[in-house]
Amino acid sequence: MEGLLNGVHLNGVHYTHTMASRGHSADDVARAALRILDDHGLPDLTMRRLATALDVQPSALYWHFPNKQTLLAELSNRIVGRMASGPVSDLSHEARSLRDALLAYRDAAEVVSSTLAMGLGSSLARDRLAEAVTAQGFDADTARRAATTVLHFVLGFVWHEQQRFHYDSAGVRGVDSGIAGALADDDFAFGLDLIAQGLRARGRV
Amino acid sequence: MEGLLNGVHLNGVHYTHTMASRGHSADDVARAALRILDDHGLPDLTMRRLATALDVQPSALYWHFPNKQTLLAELSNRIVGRMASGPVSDLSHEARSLRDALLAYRDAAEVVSSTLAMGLGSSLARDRLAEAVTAQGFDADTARRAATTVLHFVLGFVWHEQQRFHYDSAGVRGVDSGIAGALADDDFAFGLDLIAQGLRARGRV
DNA sequence: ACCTGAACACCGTTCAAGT
DNA sequence: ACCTGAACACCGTTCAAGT
Repeated sequence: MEGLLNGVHLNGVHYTHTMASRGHSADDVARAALRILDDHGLPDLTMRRLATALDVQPSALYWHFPNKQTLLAELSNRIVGRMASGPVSDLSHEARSLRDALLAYRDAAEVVSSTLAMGLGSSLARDRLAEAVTAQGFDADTARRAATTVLHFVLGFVWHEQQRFHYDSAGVRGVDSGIAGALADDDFAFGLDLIAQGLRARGRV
Repeated sequence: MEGLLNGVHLNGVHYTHTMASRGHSADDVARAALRILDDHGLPDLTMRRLATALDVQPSALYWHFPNKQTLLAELSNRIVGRMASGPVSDLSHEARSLRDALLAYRDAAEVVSSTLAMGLGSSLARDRLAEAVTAQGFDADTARRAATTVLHFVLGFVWHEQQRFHYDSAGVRGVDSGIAGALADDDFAFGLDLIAQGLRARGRV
């Protein structure tokens, strides 16, 4: 009765280029998932809803990903992968780059936090942060620990920041979001500076 | 057919003192929930399982708590409430006190992180951390921001730390947990020191 | 005050079978 | 290579009704 009729505009997934509608790849699944995440948030990103968006049965998804956890890890990699991919610059710049990458998708900080806590996903963010510290002349162990500190701060901060979006868009608060965003920028810069300063203080013992 | 037979040793909840078994309070529900959390972890803390442990129907729980989110916020308050309740001491001490409180219950960092991100639960931890900073002679805004930075670091750190317990107890790693714990203590102290030093550096501008 | 019974509207995952 | 169909074993929540 349903489906199969409109091949270029499947439920929820908007194909702008011409492409075959049957025979999805893992990439198609990940992209559709990312779209649901961004448009409707993490609670709405269910395997069943994702299947509907791709016009397949839920069970079909398990050909591409062994489970939801693995799919979320892939999304996490794609989100963090948006950090500037060039040569590593200084710690503050890398931390801001991570924050920007997280802010590009709704609920991204929660996805990345959970994935990271489970020990899944790439270590790109931590690696870049650590390299930035190493470039300042610190040893590998210090770099690893400082990177971890920054990583936890950034993820926690942005998670909290993105959660406020939910309440704001739910109409609970009347604060101008432009002003709220500027305050968040300041608070983020403060926390980051605190850690960076601590590192510098440690350097000149 | 089931239940009602043994009034002093209900499924999962072990009553050491004599007490009526029917007519639960919200406190009973919270305590049973905390026990499931600690014994079986957050994924196993479902409303249905909690109801079974209390020997009631799932719907009965909604007389005590409007929803699961609110129940988790209450658990979060009880977990963080285990922070030393006396006068506020220095920042490092308060941060370690928070970490210890989180380590007292399985998956506690994840529960508290989520609750905090949703804007629920008490602000006891953040308040104590902020007061510790204020006592160092900083203004209220600086204290608020520094407290936020420490809070995110501690929650992220312990969440990650507690997740490793899962894998370790699942038998994935062969590392002596005593040594792993000592390493974690060192890493925690490092991150904390970084932030504390940064604050001191800011003080002597 | 506190709970039951029954339902509603969902989940993630597995697996034989199809093409 | 990729998917269907059907099932399994669950979820959180609501609400009229009972005591």
